[in-house]
Amino acid sequence: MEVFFELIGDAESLRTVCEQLSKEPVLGFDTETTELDPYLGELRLVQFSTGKRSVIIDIRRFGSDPRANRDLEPLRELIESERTVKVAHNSKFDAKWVRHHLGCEVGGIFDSYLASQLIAAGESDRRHSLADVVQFFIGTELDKTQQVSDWSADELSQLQLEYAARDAAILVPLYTQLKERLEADGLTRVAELEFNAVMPVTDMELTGFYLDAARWRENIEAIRQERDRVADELQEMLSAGVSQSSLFGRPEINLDSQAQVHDALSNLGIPVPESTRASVLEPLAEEHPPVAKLLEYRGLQKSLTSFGENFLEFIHPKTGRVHSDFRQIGAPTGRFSCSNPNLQQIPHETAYRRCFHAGAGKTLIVADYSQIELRILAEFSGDTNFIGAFQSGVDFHAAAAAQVFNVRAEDVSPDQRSFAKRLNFGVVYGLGAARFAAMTGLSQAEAEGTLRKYFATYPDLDGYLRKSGDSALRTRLARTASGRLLKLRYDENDRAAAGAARRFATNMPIQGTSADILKRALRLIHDELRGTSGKLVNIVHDEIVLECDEADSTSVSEKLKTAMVSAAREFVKAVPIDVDVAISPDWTK
DNA sequence: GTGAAGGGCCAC
DNA sequence: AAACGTGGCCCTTCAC
Repeated sequence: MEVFFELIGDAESLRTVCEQLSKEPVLGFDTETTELDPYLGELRLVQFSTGKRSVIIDIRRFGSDPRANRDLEPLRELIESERTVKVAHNSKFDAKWVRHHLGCEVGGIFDSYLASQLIAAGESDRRHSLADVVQFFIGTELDKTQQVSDWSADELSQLQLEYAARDAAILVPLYTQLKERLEADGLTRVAELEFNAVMPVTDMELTGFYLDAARWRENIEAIRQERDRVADELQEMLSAGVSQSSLFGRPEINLDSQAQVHDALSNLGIPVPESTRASVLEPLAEEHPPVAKLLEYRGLQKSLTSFGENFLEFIHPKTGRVHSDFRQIGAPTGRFSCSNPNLQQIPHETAYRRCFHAGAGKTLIVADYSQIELRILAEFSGDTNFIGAFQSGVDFHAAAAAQVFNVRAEDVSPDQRSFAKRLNFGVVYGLGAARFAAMTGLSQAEAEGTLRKYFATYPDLDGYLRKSGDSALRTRLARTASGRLLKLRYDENDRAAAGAARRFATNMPIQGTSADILKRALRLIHDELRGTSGKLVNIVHDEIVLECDEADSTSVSEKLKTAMVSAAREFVKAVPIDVDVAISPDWTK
């Protein structure tokens, strides 16, 4: 296919072409860069295409500091304009470069990567690279060989420029196809929600989260010493079951090998089940000291390997901060996932969390939704008693315990509250009696009885969960409040698979609506933070962390709370929403 | 040496 | 007969 393009490298033609392009309703939008990291590389090209006409802007021709170059103002206006839809594939990438190197936001985002993920609706075998999406929705091959070519050469080759133009041009027909499919599948609202969340996520990744390396190292050192001591004691205990085979002390067992540890424990006469995971070992720990020691070792070792020295490698040499990768549709439910490093799995202990703190003169605002998934479940079920437990305004689990066990709120025993709490969390996931018995120590019959009592207290909750599961299995579809879609695939002859599919499909609308709410909140707070010192630094499913000037902490925290409550209100009408906000020097509460 | 699978465990 | 949902990262093991 022959590709036509205009190469723009001077102020006058840039002004002219931007004025013409700004009249277009839809433009393909792409960038070429010399690196993958916007803090390390150069934004070389910005491309637009109407599908017929493609324009390549060579940013290098506008000097080494494009942020400061007034000649690029028409370009910034075009990029920021909400009137012209910008179709980009994984727009977060382009938005980061534009944000950092041109100093503007991208307005009117339509992201073909996110759109393709929404349409795939959880079908995991679908791929979402631009080439894959083009192949699937248009049916043509896209040559990506130039993607990794050298974009730092002063004279770009004809091949490179054609590639750059073609990548932008293909996005327009792709947009037509994707838009049609989004509408046909009832995904317009959720698509809007996703596209509006791209800029907040872009800014959050660029800002990064400050991690105090010195504090982190102190923590590691203390744990390492503890780990070495415990490992030694454990080796000693395990070798008691083995005949002395060497003059040089006991044979070493690899404590990280399940197989070796399993054998060693068996040799000591400890009846270890096939699995050696913590939940099956815990009941044995009291009677058998080596098992207790193993669990202690595992905890320390996990800390050291997942949250040890390696974590510090993620501190960026230029910014001194950690810039994780947030995948906006990381799970089929619509939840984010996070990697390199995963800031959504930092242990709760203060020792870790206090290493993430605000810079000098700054403070963190840490806000999270209280019981958001249970409130969503209450909303969906419409169950009067369940909603009533939230409306009572007191401790929810205690209120539920009072209802389930039919006692006055002030007479709820700690045990009753604990049962209610575990049931409340469990029902969201489709908890069964066997599992409930295992985690509480109740007999199977007692567990069944308690579950029955629970659902008798909340008959409409019971009804909702059954109906929701039935309908999902029948239609093989589930949706969240924003319309996010999940296609279920399972073998109906496989009972276990069908059971898992039911639990997944019942949980998805709840977990997914929580994700919808968070994404809506991200957009609202992003808009509210313009012109303030506030910046997003982290999100963890139902939690948002901001950093701002100490002087602004009160006003920013109020903005955050308002945004989060408003976002939830768009989806949850009948149940009160509660957001806990803390102003804190570090990521503790 | 590299990569996938499986076990294990951190978060919500 | 019966496994409570979603992720990422680490390690060992095993195949290539």
